[in-house]
Amino acid sequence: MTDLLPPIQTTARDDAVLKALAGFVRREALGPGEKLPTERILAERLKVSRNTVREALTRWEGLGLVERRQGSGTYLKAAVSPDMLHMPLTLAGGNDFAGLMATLEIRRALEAEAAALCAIRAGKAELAEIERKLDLMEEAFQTRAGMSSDEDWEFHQAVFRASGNPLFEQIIAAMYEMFHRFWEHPLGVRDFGHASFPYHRTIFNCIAARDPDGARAEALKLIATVEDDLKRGAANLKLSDRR
Amino acid sequence: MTDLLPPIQTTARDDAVLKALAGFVRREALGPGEKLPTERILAERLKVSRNTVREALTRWEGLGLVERRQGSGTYLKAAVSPDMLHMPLTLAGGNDFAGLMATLEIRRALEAEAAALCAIRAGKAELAEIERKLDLMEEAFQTRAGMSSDEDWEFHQAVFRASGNPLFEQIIAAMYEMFHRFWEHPLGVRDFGHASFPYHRTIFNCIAARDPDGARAEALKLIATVEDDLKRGAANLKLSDRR
DNA sequence: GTGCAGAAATTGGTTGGACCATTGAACCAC
DNA sequence: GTGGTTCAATGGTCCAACCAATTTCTGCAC
Repeated sequence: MTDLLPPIQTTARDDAVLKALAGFVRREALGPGEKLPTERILAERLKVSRNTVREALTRWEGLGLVERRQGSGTYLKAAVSPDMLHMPLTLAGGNDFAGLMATLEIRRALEAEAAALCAIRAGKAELAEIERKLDLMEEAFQTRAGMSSDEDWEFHQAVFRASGNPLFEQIIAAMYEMFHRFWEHPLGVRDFGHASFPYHRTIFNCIAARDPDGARAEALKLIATVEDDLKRGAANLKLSDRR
Repeated sequence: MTDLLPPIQTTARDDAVLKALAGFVRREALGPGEKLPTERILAERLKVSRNTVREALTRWEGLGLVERRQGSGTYLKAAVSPDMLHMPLTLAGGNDFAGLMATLEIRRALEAEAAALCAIRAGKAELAEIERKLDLMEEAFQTRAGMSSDEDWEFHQAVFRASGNPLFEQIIAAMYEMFHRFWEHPLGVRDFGHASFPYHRTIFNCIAARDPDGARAEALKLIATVEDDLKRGAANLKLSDRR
């Protein structure tokens, strides 16, 4: 009963532009990295002002679907389709220890679930991809004698992708970014993340063995080590300088 | 080694405008529903073109932070702060059963964790608030002989708030909105959510008894009933009309 | 004074045209 | 090849005007 009879749209130029553009992308089968028509061309073809085109593209840019490079052009950054659903999530950033712990609690919940789902759903190709990332990570660990956050993150991303639910990757990416925003040096803990290393392999083993509950349990252990590192770091911080 | 030497930013007019505006909102202590200065005023004060102001506001509008009403003004729709993190979530081809299930999987993970944390952390006042919402929900259930999604949602929100982690509420709210966007009628299932009713009380009991594992288990059962309803709905849909 | 229709002012939405800043390719001297 | 220079293409910004929806004011009838 609530919103039947939605308000009619007498004007919706921007949306119309985006709809047309999404259709264009589909027809031309454009993928990430490919170049869109220039703003001037779009304005002319769609019979709208270039300014309107720009507002529409600004929306897509804000959604991370598109990247504009001055002097070069506008490029697709993600797959777009006419029937996408957008859900902007804005997080009030807590720039303190509590904020970090908050992101970790979200990670704990999602990471465990994703690992479990992955153990159920991952196909052969995805399993191989996860193992490849795992090997890369372990190699980096040997070489540099410590955790490499890039390879580590790629491993986790591969797991999220294989979970069959794109939301996992997107949401945890937000947590990850939030986590790294005020964490250039991990609060003075030198071997941050070191303890988490072995659990990557155990998680993979559970996934490969199609053992959801095991994968969930190992993921929880992994997050627990990170939480522990964080708490140690907070203790260090409290000792050294209280800004 | 990865991203030292980040690309320098020579111009960032839009961002500068938004930063200034966020500062303004904070200084004036503006909250949701309140009116922002007009585009013309902003352009004049910030010494930028009105066009630039519009592109900046378009970004905020796309993020759902602001609402523009022609002839009236621009109004705040959510709390904004200078240190927000924006994470637009996009679900490709979300208008189908798979999209609904995707949001539910996120809910399953977060809802269980939030309930467990709540059982650990909720204070007396928060506990009372949750029980109040529970009573309201049960009353509405008796009166209307069915689940009321408003009261139901308020109960869950109260739990998230008492979890001590604001991210739970924010993220699940986004899932909730996405869920309801293509779910006017619950796919032909008349008593949608009916089966979930008793678990609200059992969740609360576990929380009040400080039993995190129990709360988690009951929350999982609740989500399971919703998933079940959803699957029944999908089956109905497949039988009736295949558009 | 009250109520209400119509005028006027306000405000976001759109347009067209102009110019600036950056990019990338073509070209040239060495 | 290397390193500059030129030049066209492209996104970024600005301006001035007008359109469309909304709000506010005005003045008249009662």
